[in-house]
Amino acid sequence: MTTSLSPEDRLRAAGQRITSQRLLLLRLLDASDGHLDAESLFHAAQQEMPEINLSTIYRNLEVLTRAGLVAQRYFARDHSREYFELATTAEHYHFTCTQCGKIIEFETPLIAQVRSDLKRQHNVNIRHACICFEGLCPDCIPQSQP
Amino acid sequence: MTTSLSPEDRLRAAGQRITSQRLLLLRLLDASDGHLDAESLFHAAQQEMPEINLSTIYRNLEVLTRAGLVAQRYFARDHSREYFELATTAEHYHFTCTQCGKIIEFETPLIAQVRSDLKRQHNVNIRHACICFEGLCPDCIPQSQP
DNA sequence: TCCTTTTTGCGAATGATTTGCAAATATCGG
DNA sequence: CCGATATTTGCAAATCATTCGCAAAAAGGA
Repeated sequence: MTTSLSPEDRLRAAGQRITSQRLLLLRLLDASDGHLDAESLFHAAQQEMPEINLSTIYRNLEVLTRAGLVAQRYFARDHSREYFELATTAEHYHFTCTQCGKIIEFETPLIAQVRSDLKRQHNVNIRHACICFEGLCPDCIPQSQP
Repeated sequence: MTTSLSPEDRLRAAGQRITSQRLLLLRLLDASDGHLDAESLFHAAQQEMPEINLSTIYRNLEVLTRAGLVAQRYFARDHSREYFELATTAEHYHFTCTQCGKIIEFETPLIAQVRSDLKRQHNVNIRHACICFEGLCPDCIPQSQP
């Protein structure tokens, strides 16, 4: 596990230069629930670093993602916007409520099983999976009785 | 099953107007492997209907999707482009080869199980799942021995 | 510290998808 | 079959998240 490394050391271990912008991004992602898009990260970052630029956010999200420190996700059906979370958390999947926008994280061994089934049946080498669910959360499901 | 209905009847049943553009789109999707984006459909459509406009393609893909006749998909990691297929086929998922672009379709009961598990554990009502895998297909996996 | 490479801020570009609008077309009641 | 009404189409321009080019600034190694 590399989870205990400091942001600096994680960058170093990944062979990436340590910049204040990258450390800030990692800190913001760590402090949040991890479901932030570039724009939100930009606004949050500006609080501490007013001169930071949106392109810097985008560029570093890509760097951090390729370095394996950050994971890029899509939520719900609209994939026109990318979201990011730290890659340090355990493998999990996301359900998004289309009504209230709440994101419910869950784990399941079934996706891993889909992967191995796919690998066995079709002899493919899976490198990446994009998986997300949407629907209504308990709070937004219309109840028959009060 | 509504699979046996003609395109006209499927549009009618869905309460949508029957236009030559919509019929053409349904025909093109039916004739293809179903993994086409708006631009490809546009080019194909122009063969038969030179005056058709790209916005018409986009608008009708949305109409047909909301009417349940067409399903919108994402393939591989790049979700900047949407693809479409007829919604008449059985529930299935896609694996995309990042090398040659080939798409392998597969079925699995495990996703349905994820749905019911999720419903049971978190009491959520899944309306839609977006699932896609990418990697190397058998033809593109480097072999150790010839 | 000096040099080389990488990163940053800035502004402009990209590219898929959307939208406003007036003309054309589909549906429906008679 | 015909005309009124609602919808759809073609066209051109707009959106909007993301990317890119470039010169100045910062990082890492000798």
